[in-house]
Amino acid sequence: MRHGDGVGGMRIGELARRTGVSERSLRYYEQQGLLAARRTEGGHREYPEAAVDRVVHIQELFAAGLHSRTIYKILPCMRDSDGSPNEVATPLLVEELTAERERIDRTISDLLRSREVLDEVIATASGQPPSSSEAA
Amino acid sequence: MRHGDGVGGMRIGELARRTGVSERSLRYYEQQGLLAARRTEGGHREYPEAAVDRVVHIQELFAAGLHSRTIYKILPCMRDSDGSPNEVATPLLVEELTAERERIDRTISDLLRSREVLDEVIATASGQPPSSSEAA
DNA sequence: CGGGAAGCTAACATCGATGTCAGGTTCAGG
DNA sequence: CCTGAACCTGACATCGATGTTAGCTTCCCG
Repeated sequence: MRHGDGVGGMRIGELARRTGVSERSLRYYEQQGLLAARRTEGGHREYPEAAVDRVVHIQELFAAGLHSRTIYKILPCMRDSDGSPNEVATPLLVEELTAERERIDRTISDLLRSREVLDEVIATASGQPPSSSEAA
Repeated sequence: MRHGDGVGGMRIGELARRTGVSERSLRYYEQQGLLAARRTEGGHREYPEAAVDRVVHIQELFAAGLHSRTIYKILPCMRDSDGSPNEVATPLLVEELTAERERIDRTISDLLRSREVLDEVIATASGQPPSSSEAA
């Protein structure tokens, strides 16, 4: 049995495996204040079950193109981060998030257009005699 | 009058201004083989009118997240690059482009999801707590 | 208790387009 | 001819999350 408690929890390897995020990144998240971890007497990180969801959440925000600093500000305002509803964001933060949302909108628009361009390139590249001929 | 010819063309400053791309980037494009330029006797770059469209095209492809190396392979296969329809892509290139297209699709999906997440965060942050406390 | 797996910290590398600076050359109007 | 604007090359910096390595410590099963 573990020395401290039976619910001590996950170590970093398991969290990495279960989230698909590298140990390196998990340590980085902690360094940026995004992910807390208790420590074993020996200094090994111990995560609660909720850490899995939290990491997933962090990943989503990273995928949105947010900077870790921004994520840092957001996290305390999220619902299920630790179970506690936590604080309500300052109007300033809300404004910043709205700006981020608009940035994402713009990025999506750009990508949609990019996809069209790429489709055209593919069509042209595939050989495009206006007289019907299907490409494989 | 210019020494060589009257249609000598744009210098880099004008191209930069007209495309909104920095001179630095234009030189980089040339270095990557994406954008050709004739040279003045003194070594200054001279661009034809078509360069404007070409740069715009390059920008679109960069916006799609393609690497300069990939763009390099694509460009000869584009329609209006120089007026000449040019070559038809190898099947290998078409395959690569299709993969890129799928990558863009994935990115778009991710961003759509990210936007939802962000919207939820914004909603929560703006004040969603069942215990009433109105936010502006 | 022994040893191999798993963790730890710290530091450096990466990728890629673009910014920026320095020091020199060219261009073109007056 | 002179001069200031425009251009040239080359080199180094940036941003930020992540990879990688090195050297050491801790954990835990047998």
